[in-house]
Amino acid sequence: MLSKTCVETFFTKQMQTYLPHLSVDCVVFGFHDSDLKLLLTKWKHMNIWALPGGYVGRRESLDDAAHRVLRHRTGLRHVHLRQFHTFGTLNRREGSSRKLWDGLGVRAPRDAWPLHRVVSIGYYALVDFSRVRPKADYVSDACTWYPLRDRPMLAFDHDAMVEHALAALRESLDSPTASATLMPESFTMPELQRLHEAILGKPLDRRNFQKRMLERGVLERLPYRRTGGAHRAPFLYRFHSRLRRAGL
Amino acid sequence: MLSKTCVETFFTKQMQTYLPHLSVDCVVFGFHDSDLKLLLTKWKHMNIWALPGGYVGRRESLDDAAHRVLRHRTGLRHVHLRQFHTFGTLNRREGSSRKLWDGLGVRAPRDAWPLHRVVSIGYYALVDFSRVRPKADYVSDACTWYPLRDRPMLAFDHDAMVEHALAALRESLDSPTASATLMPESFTMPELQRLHEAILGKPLDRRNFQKRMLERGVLERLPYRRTGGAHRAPFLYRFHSRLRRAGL
DNA sequence: CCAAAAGTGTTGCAATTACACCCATGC
DNA sequence: GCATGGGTGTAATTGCAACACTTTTGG
Repeated sequence: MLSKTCVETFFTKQMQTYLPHLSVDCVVFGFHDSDLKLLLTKWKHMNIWALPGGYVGRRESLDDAAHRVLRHRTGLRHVHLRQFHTFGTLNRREGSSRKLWDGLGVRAPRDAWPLHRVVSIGYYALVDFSRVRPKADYVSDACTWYPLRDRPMLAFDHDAMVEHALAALRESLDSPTASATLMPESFTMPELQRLHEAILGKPLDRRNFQKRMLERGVLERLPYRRTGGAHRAPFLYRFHSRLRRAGL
Repeated sequence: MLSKTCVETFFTKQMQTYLPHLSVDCVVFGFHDSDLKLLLTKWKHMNIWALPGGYVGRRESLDDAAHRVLRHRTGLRHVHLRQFHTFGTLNRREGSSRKLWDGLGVRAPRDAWPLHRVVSIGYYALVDFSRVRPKADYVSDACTWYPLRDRPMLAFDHDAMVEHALAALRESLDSPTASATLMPESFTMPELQRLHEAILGKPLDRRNFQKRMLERGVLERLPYRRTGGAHRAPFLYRFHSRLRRAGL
């Protein structure tokens, strides 16, 4: 645990170096075990979960702020990030942010902006699950993956953010980029199908799915098969290199 | 023209009553003479045009701020408004906002936030052209309609905002709401078609268009025709009452 | 009576959906 | 050998795009 003074210094520094009343929150999607996953953080000393987020530097663009948050939480540099909505109702934090600082033992000034109204720009991120090394930070105990459909309740309006992000992700699914950034380097066709099914929330026809994916001309069939599983070994595929912008 | 002190008071008040570094900008679409129109404001004493915009009150939601801006510029209360993107790069104002205040004869403090970085939430508005009574304000000489395709260059990144808003409008065109809010109470089918053509930027087939519109089941054919024009008089239609949320 | 716009219905294509057969693998 | 999943092709449907003729009106 950090010392009181350390946390209070952190708080004060925050108010100077960031744009007031503004934050970014990231809905980080991953795919693992045939299942969409969300990266969530837990408030230190409390049983409250929230989306990874952060404030916006005074000399930092919104996109850069979101990238910085993602880099700190996942270790990845070039993440596929997309702004989807800005949340700016009056009651969206409903005083619960006070609890976060109380939990840390910080007596923040009454008029400090992080305790009052904050407008948050929502981003969703698509990452290769297997490359992510989740990291907690000053204000969080834990940073871990949860299944989208079986996650804890989230703080503030973060559940609404997730729904909004998921809707935006569905829209973008016709572009190969979304799949390319969520899947590992190589994968089988049924695995790719399960990703699409998880995002759309409905089953798809195996044959029609494969046909459409191949017609897009962005997949390359590798001369290997995924062996070891029960039943017939499926082919491995990968996206053409220009789509595989590695998230280092 | 306002006196110097009056404008300076306005400036100072602004910094207190609004959330710093934040604004809303509105892309206001209207439809008239078979043509999409934009509502633009001109900076006082300068030949610079911009989107209607404003700052966000400390106790005001983003949506409310956009509604307030629209109410002041158009006189309309219940406008169809939709957030489409938030613009937050570092260079989006490029010092030009200084010129606005210089033009008004205001010597604003160097560290005043309206002279520096501002993050802007973009909204688009769909209004019934015939109901709008454009009004200028403290910082603008003029507030008038311009044809979308033949408009002056806009300040800041406002041209990019217009393109973004137009893309969002195109997306929403399959819902009858967009058409219902842009058209007057009653209209002919060819008029409605010209609206769709203006938004999509391409000609549509008369017969297929009419078929699709009627299949949606939201139009009501009135027992009148538009007379007076040359050629055969077209029928008048209106949207069913639940879609005609009057913008008073 | 002619030009130009409006009202209506049919036909054909293309994209999507539904569906059936064979193959490989583990138990 | 049988249950389960994977690989491939074809038939049916449906939604959309293309298109022709008649009617009305002003000049």
